[in-house]
Amino acid sequence: MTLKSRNDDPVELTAAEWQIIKAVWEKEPCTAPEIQERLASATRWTYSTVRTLMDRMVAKGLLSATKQGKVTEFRSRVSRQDAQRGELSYALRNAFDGALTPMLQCLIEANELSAKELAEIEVMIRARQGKGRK
Amino acid sequence: MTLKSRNDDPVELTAAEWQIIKAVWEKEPCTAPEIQERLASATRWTYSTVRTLMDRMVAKGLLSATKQGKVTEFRSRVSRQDAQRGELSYALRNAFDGALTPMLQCLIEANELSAKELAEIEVMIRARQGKGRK
DNA sequence: GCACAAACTCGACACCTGTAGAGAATGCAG
DNA sequence: CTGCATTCTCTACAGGTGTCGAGTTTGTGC
Repeated sequence: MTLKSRNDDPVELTAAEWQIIKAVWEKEPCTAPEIQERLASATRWTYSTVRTLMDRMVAKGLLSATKQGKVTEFRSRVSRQDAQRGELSYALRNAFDGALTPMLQCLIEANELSAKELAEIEVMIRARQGKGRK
Repeated sequence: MTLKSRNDDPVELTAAEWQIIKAVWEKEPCTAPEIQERLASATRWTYSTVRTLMDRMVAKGLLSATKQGKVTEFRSRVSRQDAQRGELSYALRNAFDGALTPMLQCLIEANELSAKELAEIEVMIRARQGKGRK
């Protein structure tokens, strides 16, 4: 009966949660010590900190945990795509009132895009256009 | 001597702050009662709530306040552009590790873009390409 | 000068987030 | 078994955020 299964509204993560979940995606069935180890140099977080963060993420349905004897195994419950989309949707909703074009515009204009990147984007657009008159 | 002048790191706003600042941009030199009135139907926030939010935003350097006799006049201290960029930069940094192309890709693929919008975007790209070989 | 409505100030509270230490539990090497 | 090293659990705390209500101040019209 899907009790707190986080399949609802867009995923929204804090910067700390992003750190954690990215590490989890990398090693997928993984333990807290592994994650803290993985993030140690980048964050200086102690085991306690990492574990607390992870436990809270489990409570939110972002991760799942299964006790395997001595250690607890964690897995992600949201895909990278969903998380990325959630992030973009937050920006879209709040900063651009849902208007995609202005957002794209801001993105394209505010950044250095190499000729190569611009070309890549054009390809995406074209591919997209291809699905017009089904 | 720029004491707390918020000209530093990217602007990051919470959803509530977005509501407020958007209303402020709309009426610019404006008072708290005006803003609460403006947001009343959309948020149900009382004067107190709005005022607290605004005062905290002043403390953060997001707004400025000047007492004009009985009322306090507020102004924004960050432009819509800066705020939008801050939002995008947050997503870019956390969700896409700074890689713009994947972000654009996600954006284009995850949304319904009309032929017209796609065309508009193409135009932006082309315009951008125009600044290549200076 | 005074009563009022409008605007303001303060303080409060609950929940979320970042961070972590202290001590308990547990599996394994000997 | 026993001692260790590893991992876990619990509790805590400061600072941020969303939300106010209760009084207090202050122009203003009479």
